[in-house]
Amino acid sequence: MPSDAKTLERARLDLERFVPYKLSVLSNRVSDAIARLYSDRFGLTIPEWRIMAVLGQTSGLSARDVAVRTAMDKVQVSRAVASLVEAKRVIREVDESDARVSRLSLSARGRAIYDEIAPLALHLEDVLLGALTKEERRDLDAIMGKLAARIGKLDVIPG
Amino acid sequence: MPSDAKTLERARLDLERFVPYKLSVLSNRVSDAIARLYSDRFGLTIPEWRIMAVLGQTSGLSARDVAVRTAMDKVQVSRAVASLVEAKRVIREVDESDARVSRLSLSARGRAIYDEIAPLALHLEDVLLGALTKEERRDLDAIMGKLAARIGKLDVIPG
DNA sequence: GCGAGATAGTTTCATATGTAACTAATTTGG
DNA sequence: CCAAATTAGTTACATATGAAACTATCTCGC
Repeated sequence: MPSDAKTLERARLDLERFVPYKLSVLSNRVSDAIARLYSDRFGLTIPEWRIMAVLGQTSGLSARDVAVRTAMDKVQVSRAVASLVEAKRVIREVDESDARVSRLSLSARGRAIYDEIAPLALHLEDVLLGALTKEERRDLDAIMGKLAARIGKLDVIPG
Repeated sequence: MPSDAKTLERARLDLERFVPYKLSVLSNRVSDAIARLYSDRFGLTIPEWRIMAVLGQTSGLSARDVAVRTAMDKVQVSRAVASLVEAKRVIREVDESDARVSRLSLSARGRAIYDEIAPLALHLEDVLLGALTKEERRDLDAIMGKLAARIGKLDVIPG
């Protein structure tokens, strides 16, 4: 096998240095760490927690609103909402002026859970960002913004 | 509802500004964009492609080696390898000195697919990073390294 | 050299997920 | 008004996933 010559010619894909891969591994590890805050104690899944997070911030959203804000698809939202309603953590009411739409909000029980988890999540974020200088935190924000904008354009015109 | 007073007291978790959430959304979008390069044309899943990527770089790895390098668990590797072997894209041979271990490598067919996808993946990475200045690219690398190190420590001692 | 434990990898089972088809309600154009 | 198209949300189906149990092989200590 004349592997040296071929290696020189061929584009080299080193997974350990491939940004999309590193991003994915990092993101999964962070998500897992956050999930540990609420899955053990409250049996919440990631979609469930995300829904509670947006409802904790804004009451009366429709499922569609929630889907947009959490970047989840409507099926995922429908299922997670069903389970949250079942657990009496979320209240679902039919919209007065449009019977297709449901208005979602945290129940008192849901609010109590939210109030317990939100500070923990924010604290974990602090600990994580504590690894960075103030400047790096600003950079990270700017960089993520730029990457999100770029990937957004790619999504529209695949190729 | 005395929402103003309560909001001031309560820690504010705004999903749109929560770094773990933004990281997750960005990472998923990037992964989806990459996946489009190989799922349509070759019917590869993400785990399958990751395995081909490490085998394209290093032949003769065991399933365990692959699992470590791709940050996947052994079940996922076992299944994806089975499907790759079935499709004759990967060759599995029993290790000579330890019959528990299988030695994995790309077949000629697998190599051809790898040689087609790898440049596309690298190109997509280039396009993505093209949104950043050279300095920002260095920053991103440093920042991801620091965050990975920090989250690694949290994983060991959860709490 | 043999029994206890460790390791590589697979299988099983229960659950999660995505796509597409579906129902119900609303809007729109004639 | 009312048929056709649109929209909100759910359900069904097929596939993906993760945890735990399992098989086969190997290593270590005696």
